[in-house]
Amino acid sequence: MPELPEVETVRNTLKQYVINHRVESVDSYWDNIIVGEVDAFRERIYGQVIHDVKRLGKFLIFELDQDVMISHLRMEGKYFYCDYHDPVEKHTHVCIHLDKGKDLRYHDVRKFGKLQLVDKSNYLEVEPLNRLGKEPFHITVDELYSAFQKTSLPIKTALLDQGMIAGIGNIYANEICFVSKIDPYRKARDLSKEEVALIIEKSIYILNRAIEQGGTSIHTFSSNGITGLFQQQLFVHGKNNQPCQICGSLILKEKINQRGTYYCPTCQEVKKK
DNA sequence: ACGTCCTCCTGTTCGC
DNA sequence: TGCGAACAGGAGGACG
Repeated sequence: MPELPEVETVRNTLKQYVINHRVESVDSYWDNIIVGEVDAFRERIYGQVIHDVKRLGKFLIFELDQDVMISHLRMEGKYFYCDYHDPVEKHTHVCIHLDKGKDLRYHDVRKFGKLQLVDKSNYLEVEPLNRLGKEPFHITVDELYSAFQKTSLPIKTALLDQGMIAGIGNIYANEICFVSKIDPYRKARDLSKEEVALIIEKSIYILNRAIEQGGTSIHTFSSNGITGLFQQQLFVHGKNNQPCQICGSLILKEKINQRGTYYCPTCQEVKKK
């Protein structure tokens, strides 16, 4: 499940391979990946050169000549950089054929990912990127506090809202609540400014640490694809019925707004069941 | 305008 | 053991 740190790792790795390649053609094997008409996508991207790979929240942004190709990996999206003649794997849905006999391939078991072209001149001002809030690195306490004031959602759920704060997915939302010692059920609007400041601080800390780890654990590219790291050093996510590393209480798993939520009832002072 | 539920998908895990 | 149901999850869309 790529979140901001994983996408950043993918971006850094991908950059080393695809920059300065020209797109020669595109094959699509599952058309719902590409937003809009596949033929239009194919014609529009033809001949454009990849100049840079950027990231905003969990979106990858391939900077081309006239357009940007915006890519969201959702749950299981991966990129392969390989030779044109390499066999196409089962879950590879889009092959972007580059010059020099190379391919950039999009692979996604669940087929949830999206790929779309947007005019480069104003891509931040139109969908999908104009929906995004600021990332934890840039948002101010006042901005997040005031966004939280406008919702009745639990803090755990609010952290997942990309319009309020961008880049946090379910895994890190759980970790951030734990490390901040905040009850995931508490309404976001009930947090004090000090608590919001703590949330931001811990978010930055956790995301940066994950990015660092990703940067050192991504040596197996090219044939295996860029998958992003798989989380090490998690405190609560996926740890239900295991003892909390801080206090020894058993980590619980419950659903909050349909999402699996893991927490330590003691550290996070969760009273009601 | 906001919250809730559904949809998109397939591989894995769970329950009978 | 086998097989269907439930689950996992990001985000957009429908609906109230």
